[in-house]
Amino acid sequence: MDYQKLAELLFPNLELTPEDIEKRYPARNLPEGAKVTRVAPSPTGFMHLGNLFSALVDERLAHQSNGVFFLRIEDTDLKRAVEGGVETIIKVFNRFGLNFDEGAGVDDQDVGAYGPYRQRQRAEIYHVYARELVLKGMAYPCFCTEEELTAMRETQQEQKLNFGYYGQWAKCRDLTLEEIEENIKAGKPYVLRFRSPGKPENRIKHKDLVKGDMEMPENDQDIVILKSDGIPTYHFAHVIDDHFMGTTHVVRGEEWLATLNIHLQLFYVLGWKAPKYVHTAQLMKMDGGSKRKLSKRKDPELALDFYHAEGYPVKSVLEYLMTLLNSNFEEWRLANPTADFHDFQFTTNKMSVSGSLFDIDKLLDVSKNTVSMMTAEEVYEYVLDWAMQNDNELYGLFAANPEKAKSILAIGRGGAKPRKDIAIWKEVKDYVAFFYPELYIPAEASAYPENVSKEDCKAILEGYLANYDAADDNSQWFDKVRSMGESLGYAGKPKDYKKNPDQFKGHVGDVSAVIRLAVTGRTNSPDLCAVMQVLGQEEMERRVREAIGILK
RNA sequence: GGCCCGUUGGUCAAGCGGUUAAGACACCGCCCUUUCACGGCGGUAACGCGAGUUCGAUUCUCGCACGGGUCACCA
Repeated sequence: MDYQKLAELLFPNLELTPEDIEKRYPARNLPEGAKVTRVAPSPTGFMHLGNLFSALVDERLAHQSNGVFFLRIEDTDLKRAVEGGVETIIKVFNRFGLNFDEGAGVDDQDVGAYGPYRQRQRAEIYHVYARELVLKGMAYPCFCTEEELTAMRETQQEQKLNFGYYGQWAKCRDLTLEEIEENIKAGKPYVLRFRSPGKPENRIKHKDLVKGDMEMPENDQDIVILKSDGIPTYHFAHVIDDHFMGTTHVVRGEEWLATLNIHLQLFYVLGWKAPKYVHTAQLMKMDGGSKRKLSKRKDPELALDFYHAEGYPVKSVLEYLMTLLNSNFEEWRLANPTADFHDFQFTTNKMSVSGSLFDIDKLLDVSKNTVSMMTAEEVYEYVLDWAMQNDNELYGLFAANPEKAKSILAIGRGGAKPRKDIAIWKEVKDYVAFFYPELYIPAEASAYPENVSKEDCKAILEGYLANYDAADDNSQWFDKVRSMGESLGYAGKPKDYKKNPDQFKGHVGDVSAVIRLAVTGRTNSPDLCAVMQVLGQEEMERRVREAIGILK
């Protein structure tokens, strides 16, 4: 076979040479130990938690080492492309605080010296190396049709052989130059296949940064490297791009482990050093009785848009992901409650090897803690921003009177033991509702404590109205509540009641509960005294009178 | 079916030959407390199975079982 002739036949107009390309992409000049990582999604615009999970690893690895974090768009499959997909991807990553140093940008404005960063625009580069392989006799055109391949697979299945295009099954492997010329002249579509030199009985070793040492058989599949439209498959594009873009660490899901032998083989035959691989365990989900990996199609509720719409604070999602990513993160967080998570030293060897189940309860708990550390001002801004897009009523209330909103949010905030009432922004409306007359719902008579008679309830509320003074501080306020309760036969201290339950009707907690019900309409609210101050005397009195009416 | 990865309480997880097998979430109880919270303390609950190596295996080896992944001109 005259490979030179074959190459000319296959790539008649390709003028670029490997030397040109090498010149175009010199090695990166980076400090010792700097890592170069990338996120390489298809431009579907759809992203879920798993994408963020793995991108966070990329980002931390790069930025923790003064390296480069870039975005490459893998648009080799036209079917997956969605209008505006790239913009969406960039927007979502930015929202989660993952900022690219280089790569694809909005409105096709790519940034960086190692572009283009969209694979369709790199066709020539792939062709140059495809031709190199042809020249070495390591790639050949294949004219097999889909039907033929399907038939082949069925036969293999029947004979209980390994599936695929390899060895004896690789029909087009040894076509003569004449046959190839003829087929091409006849206009038959073809793909370019890699002539694999591998033997499955040979084992190759790999050291994965997450999975550790492993072994697998050499690849013997003559995989497709250029599709019939001349665009490369993932395997070929990955090897070429990550080589020339200087990627040092490839972070991807463990589903890629199965084809790693192909990639390693390609790096080897092209004479390049393979990057380090970080095959992350998949995020799993409970489906029926068993775990399975997160799927874009089946789990729309795990789409990042969902978290946005539900008002999961970005910080909380990142915080939770970090706890999944590095087993020692929680411990670190406990020791450094206020530190920025970027100060945490992320390492691949603390990553879990097995897939972890996504636990929304845990996320919620992490989120409560995260939100409890924010100032009222911060919470207000986040909620306002969220409500603008998701809740007009709340937005109206918050925007109309920022001071009131902030003073509500300030109750129980700050200090060593902040309240933990809010996990997601969606809950805020319910949490603040009773402060707003338009959302306040009075409690029904049946909601009042059973051990307090209706007469006592009324007496408490009337006494409360008579004694209330907006100028009282918290302890003065409470002393009044207590002494009023005592005069009605309720213990001033819960302890006294517990010691002698027969001597009292109840304790100050019951008295407070009645007031709380009357003023807020619920059994659970932040510090009552602070609530009164925000509410204002007039509104408070109105509600208490209304409650007295309801209790009749 | 072949190949690859995995298997510690309901969930996430420490552990890396000798431990009363951490911790977090959830759940339950108690305590603290001037209300609601917060917080503190405690409890229920785990090394998939079988061999082997060893004085000794959750930890090492092998087999099995189970779970997951992958076998496209998708990534």
